[in-house]
Amino acid sequence: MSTAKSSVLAEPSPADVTRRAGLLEASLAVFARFGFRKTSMDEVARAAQISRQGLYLHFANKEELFRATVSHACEASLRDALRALAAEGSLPERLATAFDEWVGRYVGRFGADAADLMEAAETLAGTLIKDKEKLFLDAITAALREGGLAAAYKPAGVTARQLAENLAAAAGGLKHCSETREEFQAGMALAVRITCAPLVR
Amino acid sequence: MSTAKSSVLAEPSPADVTRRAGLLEASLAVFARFGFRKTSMDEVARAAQISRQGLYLHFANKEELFRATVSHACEASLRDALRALAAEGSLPERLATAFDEWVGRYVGRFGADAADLMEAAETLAGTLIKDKEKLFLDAITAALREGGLAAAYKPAGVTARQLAENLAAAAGGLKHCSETREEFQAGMALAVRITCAPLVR
DNA sequence: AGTTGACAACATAGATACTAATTGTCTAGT
DNA sequence: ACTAGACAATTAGTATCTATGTTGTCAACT
Repeated sequence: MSTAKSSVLAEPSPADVTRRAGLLEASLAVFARFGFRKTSMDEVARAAQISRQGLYLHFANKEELFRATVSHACEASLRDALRALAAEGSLPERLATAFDEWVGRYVGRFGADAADLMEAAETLAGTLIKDKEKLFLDAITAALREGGLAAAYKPAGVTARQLAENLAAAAGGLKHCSETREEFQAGMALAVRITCAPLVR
Repeated sequence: MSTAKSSVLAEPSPADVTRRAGLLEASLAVFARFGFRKTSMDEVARAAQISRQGLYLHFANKEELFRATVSHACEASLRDALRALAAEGSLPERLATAFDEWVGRYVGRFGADAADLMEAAETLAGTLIKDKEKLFLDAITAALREGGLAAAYKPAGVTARQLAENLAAAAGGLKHCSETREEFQAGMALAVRITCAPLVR
């Protein structure tokens, strides 16, 4: 199946990677519904169709499982967002899709008990999230610059980085007030269209 | 001093109005620090330098006091925001000030126990807030239209109302992530500058 | 229009004790 | 690589009681 003993030196097999990814996606679904505190290892194990002891074979404890879950979700979001930015299509389309992959995908997925997730994520994976966030903003900034937005906003004295930060602020606002992902997408499409308006002459 | 019996028909004297405003501002400060549940009538009375029974002479119960407090705060915010929009100065300046009066003034004023304020405001003064919010957005929309933004964004297919909603989304995001009012003001100034960029040729 | 003091009804906070659930770690087995 | 069953240690939930705080309403007084 895979390597006999998964040492730090040995590369994990592709099968192990997808296995782990499946576990972490099931884990994410449970954490999103019940939050950190009210999520039990048993719940996660059942969601992943695995035994509780099997879960402990992959993750030493609940905190490590949570860290890995957040890390995996962030990496997936970032990967898909970067992919969207590098894909075919107009700049507004690519930007809107990138933000949707980055934050929109989580809109409406959190239960009422999940209020402690932000705090837990901050204390257990704070720098990790901030790092990814920086990479995301860097990519958005680069896309805006390459799309000619930096040049278009030069007369107004606004940099590509500032445009990216403003889009992030709008995304943050929409995330909080949107009930559904579609609502978020609509608001984000508008924000992007407004930002890219100087390109339309 | 004032009218002997404050009936519904009799106009309240100016002195009564400022008195009441003072009470409501003191009340707002207490509610903002401790939230709805953990705020006692005694605290509010002491903050307003009045006896607890004197407070009951003005407001029948805690819920009515809260409703009046929220209402007064909303009206003050809206009044100052509209005043800012009608004042002298460039459109970006007026917009930034309007949003600062509308939401920026509350940034950093809420304590840790004040998490239940939003829920209480929603259930006890929901429509009231939404009404004011609509009036605010209408005014922003009008200012944008009169400032020539609707015309500038016509080629991009964006209306003045959509520009206003996008600014509101950015304000919502900044409100959540800003630690200080100055941070909010800086972010909002940027959002306004970006929105008004098409005016700079 | 306001204060003071007092009041019953109710809600909240703390302490305690008990039960149930959860964690993290075994061993043995497939 | 994983499951099953069992385990002590810790933690979370529940029930009950008590003390204290709070609400809303008095009457009497200025």
